[in-house]
Amino acid sequence: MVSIKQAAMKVLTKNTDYAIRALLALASKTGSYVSAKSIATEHDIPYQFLRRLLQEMIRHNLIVSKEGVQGGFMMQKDPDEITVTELIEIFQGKVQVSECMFRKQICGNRARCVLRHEIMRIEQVVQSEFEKVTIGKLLRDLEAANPVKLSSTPITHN
Amino acid sequence: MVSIKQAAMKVLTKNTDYAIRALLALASKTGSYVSAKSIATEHDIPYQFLRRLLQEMIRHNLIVSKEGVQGGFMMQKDPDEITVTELIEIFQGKVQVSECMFRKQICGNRARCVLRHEIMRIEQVVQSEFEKVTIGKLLRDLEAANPVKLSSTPITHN
DNA sequence: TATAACTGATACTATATTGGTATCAATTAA
DNA sequence: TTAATTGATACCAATATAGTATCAGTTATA
Repeated sequence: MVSIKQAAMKVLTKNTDYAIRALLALASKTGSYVSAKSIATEHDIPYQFLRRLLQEMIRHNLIVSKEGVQGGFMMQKDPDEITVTELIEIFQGKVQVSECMFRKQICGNRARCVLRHEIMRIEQVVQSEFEKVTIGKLLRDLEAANPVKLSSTPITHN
Repeated sequence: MVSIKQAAMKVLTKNTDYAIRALLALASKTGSYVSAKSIATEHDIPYQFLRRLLQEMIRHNLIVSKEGVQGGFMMQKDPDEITVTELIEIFQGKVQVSECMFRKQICGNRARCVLRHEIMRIEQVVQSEFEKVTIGKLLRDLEAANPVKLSSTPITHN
């Protein structure tokens, strides 16, 4: 009797998780270039992995970069305009409920279509909730919880 | 410039999708045994795949089976008591936002913890929305949309 | 002007998940 | 007796996820 249950349905992958953390790091230092290396070290993100995420965010005009010594990355888009929904879409693709949904073709199963209706409604709820969460908001929450600075010292919680 | 974007963040995997369809098939014929073969054929679900899903649902006491000729599967649990949330949990694991969430250990990154707070709130919203959708509700929606019967004839939509 | 600190680009790898198939034993109605 | 059926499980292929490695180009500065 082997269960087919999986570990967990993940909402945020490492991609998105790391990207959010990197953006928070940049948003807390607007106006200056921050290197990938320092972000990786301070936030415990695998260096080369992080670099790919940063490149992707440049392509989406969330941040800009400067090459060479003293180079690095800097916020471009207003943190209050960067939603978690946007980041999920960049790194995990558009939220989609079942494969059927975006295929405008014959569907041999009407049961799925009833499901689809319910599920598109829920999808809207999920998206609108994630829309409310911006990098700017997270940064303010973060600073409120820890008034001094964006520290690199590990803390215990839970 | 190769994008790292994935195709889509899927909310329902095939497992859950097929399971819902199979349950609708059984719920529309309460009191009689329906074979895996007929469900597979009528609802275009891969036979062996479906059988695994049915076994799993037996383990969770959603349905019962009878072996041998004229055997098959039958609803056990009240369709109005079977929520999509329950099926997601059975086939995709508990909805979870980031790995950090259920690990009660030192977390070196407080940014993620601020995120966590927001995201647990959203998780609650998502779960409660999916709780509202039961097999019973879907079946009634299905019958309302198609008053005659749960047909096996493919229809075109969208 | 040489060099070290950087980004740009991209190829590669390992593991897990997802979706699906195959096989064989046991049961049971006809 | 046998064909239709479930129970149990092993196996496979494709894709996604997470992470590493490498090399070329840029630039501040010693």
